[in-house]
Amino acid sequence: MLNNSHYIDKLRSSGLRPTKQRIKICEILFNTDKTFHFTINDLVKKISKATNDKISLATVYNTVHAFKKKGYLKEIPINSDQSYFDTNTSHHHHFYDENQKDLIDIDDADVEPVKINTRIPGKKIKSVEVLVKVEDAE
Amino acid sequence: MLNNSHYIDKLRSSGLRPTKQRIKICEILFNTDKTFHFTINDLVKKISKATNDKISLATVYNTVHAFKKKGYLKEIPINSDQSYFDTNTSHHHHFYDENQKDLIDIDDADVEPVKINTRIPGKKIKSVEVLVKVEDAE
DNA sequence: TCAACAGTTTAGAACTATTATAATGTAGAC
DNA sequence: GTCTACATTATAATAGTTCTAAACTGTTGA
Repeated sequence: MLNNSHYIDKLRSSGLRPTKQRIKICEILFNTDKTFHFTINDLVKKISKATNDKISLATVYNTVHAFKKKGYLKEIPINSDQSYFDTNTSHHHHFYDENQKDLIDIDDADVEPVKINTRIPGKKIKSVEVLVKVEDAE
Repeated sequence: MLNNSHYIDKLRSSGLRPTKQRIKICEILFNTDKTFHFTINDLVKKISKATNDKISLATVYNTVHAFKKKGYLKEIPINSDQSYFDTNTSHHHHFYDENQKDLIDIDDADVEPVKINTRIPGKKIKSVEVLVKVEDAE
């Protein structure tokens, strides 16, 4: 409960009303030193473990989208039947383990900066994302 | 019709029966010097333009998945409500125009090789994909 | 040649992730 | 406290994809 005032400030300062659902979701997503990846379904499970007051699915979607829009979450581009989100919003890339269906951060220091020697007229680069697919070595 | 024997051989040699549906889809996907990106929906539209014999949606899905499995198509990792495929299976990367919702090839020569200085024990790298998101410059 | 079989196609149902709807609830300003 | 705009909610709707089971067809080998 102590840390909640931090989330309340954070929400309010980004123009989001600090509702109890949003604060609870903040606690689950950000009250940890380790960042992690999740799907909406993962988050719903975490919520039901963490609290007795259930949060409706629509609110979970709304909140995740709002947080993504504010830059508190990143969506990871990957071929999947569901969306993956990342609480690590710093610049970094990912391994995707196709056997385990698991996403693993690549520390940005472990990737040489990606140089793109071409541009599209009238467009600016918004992000550069590297996805390294790995599989079991035989 | 002349080129069909080529597709028939290609299909047969990869263990796929050369049915008329698969041959027709080969013609649409590969009978062009330019490679392109498409969604299942795009492909269905191309098919109905190209032929009077309609191919059922399930067959289109089955065929695209079979071709992907055989390496004749690549799926492009991107956050989208639908899957994007690429007839260009050579190593290359993509721009994604978030305003136009459009994928554009980046010639592999225009990207410095991506160096990943870390590995996951027991795993080998299968692919390295770079997605450069761009948006309108203001 | 043609029977038999395994692989393929098909229409439509089922499934799943996500978004929309519209009524109810609530935070914050006055 | 009251009011209003924003949030939450249950549920319906939507859309992409996969499943099902019956009909069809390419291939093999007698």
